[in-house]
Amino acid sequence: MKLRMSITSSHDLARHLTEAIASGQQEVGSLLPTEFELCARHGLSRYAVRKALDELQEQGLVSRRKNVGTRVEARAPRQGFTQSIVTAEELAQFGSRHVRQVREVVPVVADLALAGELGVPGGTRLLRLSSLRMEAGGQGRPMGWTDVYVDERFAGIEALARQSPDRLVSALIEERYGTAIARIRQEIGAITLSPALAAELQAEPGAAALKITRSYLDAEGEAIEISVSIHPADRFTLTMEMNRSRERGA
Amino acid sequence: MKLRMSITSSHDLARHLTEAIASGQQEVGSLLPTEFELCARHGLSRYAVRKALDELQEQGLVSRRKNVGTRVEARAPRQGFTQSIVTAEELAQFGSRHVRQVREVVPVVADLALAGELGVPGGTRLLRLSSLRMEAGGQGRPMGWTDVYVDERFAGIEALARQSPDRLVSALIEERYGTAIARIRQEIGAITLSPALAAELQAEPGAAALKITRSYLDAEGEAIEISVSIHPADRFTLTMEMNRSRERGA
DNA sequence: TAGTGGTCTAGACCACGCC
DNA sequence: GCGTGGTCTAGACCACTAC
Repeated sequence: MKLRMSITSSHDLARHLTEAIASGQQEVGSLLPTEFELCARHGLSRYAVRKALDELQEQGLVSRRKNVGTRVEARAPRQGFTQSIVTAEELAQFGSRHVRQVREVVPVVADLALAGELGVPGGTRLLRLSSLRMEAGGQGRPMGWTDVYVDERFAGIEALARQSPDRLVSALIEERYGTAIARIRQEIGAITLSPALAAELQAEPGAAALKITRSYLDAEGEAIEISVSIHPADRFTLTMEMNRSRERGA
Repeated sequence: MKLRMSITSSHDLARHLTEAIASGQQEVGSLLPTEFELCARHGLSRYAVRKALDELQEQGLVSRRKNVGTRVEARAPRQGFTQSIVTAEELAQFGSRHVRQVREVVPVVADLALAGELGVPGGTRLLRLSSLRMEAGGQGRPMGWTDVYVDERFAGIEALARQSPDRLVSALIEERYGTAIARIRQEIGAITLSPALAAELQAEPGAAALKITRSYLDAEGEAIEISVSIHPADRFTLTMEMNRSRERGA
C-alpha cells in the first residue's frame, strides 16, 4: 500500500482509517491491520495507534476483540437524534412537574380491556392509585389526572405516595423496594374528555386532552409500574429536544 | 493523606477517586491533585493516572482543563433515561412512517399568530408545503396532515418532496442544501379536529387528535424547517422508549 | 517562568484465542 | 507457542495559562 501523505499523529491516523472504511477500501466485517502493523506502517508508536483506534471505536466504526483483532463494524459513524432525560427530577418535569393529590386507592383485577391497555395478563391483581396533578402551589385547576397501577406487592407505596406528593411513584418504589427501573416505555395519544373526567379536571366534556401511558420496566422487562395520565390540552404540552449525536459503540 | 489500600491499577485509582468524590472528601468544584502528584502519591505512571481520570471524565464526574487542572463536577455519575432515534428512517417512523401526498404549496408571510406558533419573527416569508400522510400503500384513510414551513431559500425542495414522497423533508433539505440539522425540538399537544381538517382526514369534527410541532434546527439554533402534524387519535399513537443509562461527560 | 494537561515514543508483561 | 489486544512504565516535548 502506498502512503500518499505522511501521517504524524493519532488523529491523522484516525482520519486515514475512517476514509479507508468510508471508501470501502477496508470492508465492513474485515479486520484492520494489527496494532503493531499499523505502528510499523505509519511509523507511529503503539500509544498513538491505539488512540486512533479508540477514536474509531468511540464512533462505532470498529470493535476490538482480544486475541482476534480490530473489526470494521460500519462504514459510517452512526448518527442519530438522542433525547435524554437526565435525572429523575427532569423526568418528573417531563411527565408532570406537579404535586400529587391522591384521590383514591383501590385494589383492582385487570379485566380484558384494562389488561389490554396496560399490556399485562388478564386477571392480574393490581393496586390503583388515582390522583390529581396540581400546580406546585396547589392553586388553580388541576393539570391532569393520573392512574398509577402497581403490583400488589408494592402496596406499601400508598403511604409514601401520600407523604411525598412531589415525588414520582417510580422513584418511591425504587427507594422502598430496591427495584431498579431500567427502561420506560411511553405511549402518547389524544382523547376527548369524558364528562366524569371533565368534572374532576374542571374542564369541558369533549375537550381535547393528552393521554400518556408509561410502563416502568425492570432489567428483565417486567412492568413495575404503569401510569396513565390525562392532561387537558390547554394546560399541558409535552416538549422534548433531540440532539444529533454520534452513537456510542454497541 | 493516608493510603488505606494499595492502588495498583488505573481502575483501582478510578474507584479510589470516585469514592473520595462520593464521600464528599473531595468537594464538587475543587481541583483534584495534579496528574503528577497522583503519580507520586500512588506510585503509578502517568499513563495509568490519566486512564483513571479518563474513566471519571467519561462518567461526568470531572472535567479537565489544560494549564488549570482537573475539576470535580459532580458527586455521583449522572444517570438518566435516554431515548434515542438512531437513523433518519427511525425518525421518520417516529414522526410518521407514512407516504406524503402533497396537497398544496404556497408562499406565506407569518402573521402574528403563525409566527408565535412557529417561534419565528412576525413577517417572516416562508414556503408552506401541506400534505396528507398516507399508509405506505396509499390506501385507507389518511394518517395525518402536515404543514411544513421552510425558508424561501429552500424553495427547491418542493420538487424533491413530490419526487420522494417517502422521505422526510428535513432529510431532503440536508441533502440538497448541505445544511446539517443538529437539533430537533418537538412539542406534543392535543386538539379537536376542525370541520375543515376533519373533512380532509375523513374523520369526525371534534374528534381528538395529536398535534406535533417540530423545529429542525441547525448548529446555530436557526430553524431550518418547522413542521406541524395533526394525527387523528384513533389512527396514530406516539411510542417511545427510554433506557436508563449513564450519561456521557458534558 | 513554573506548572498544567495533551500528546507522543519505546520499550515491557499479561491473558487468552487460535493453531 | 505465536500473536492479539489490554495494561503499564519511564521517559519526553508542547502549548498554554496563571503568576
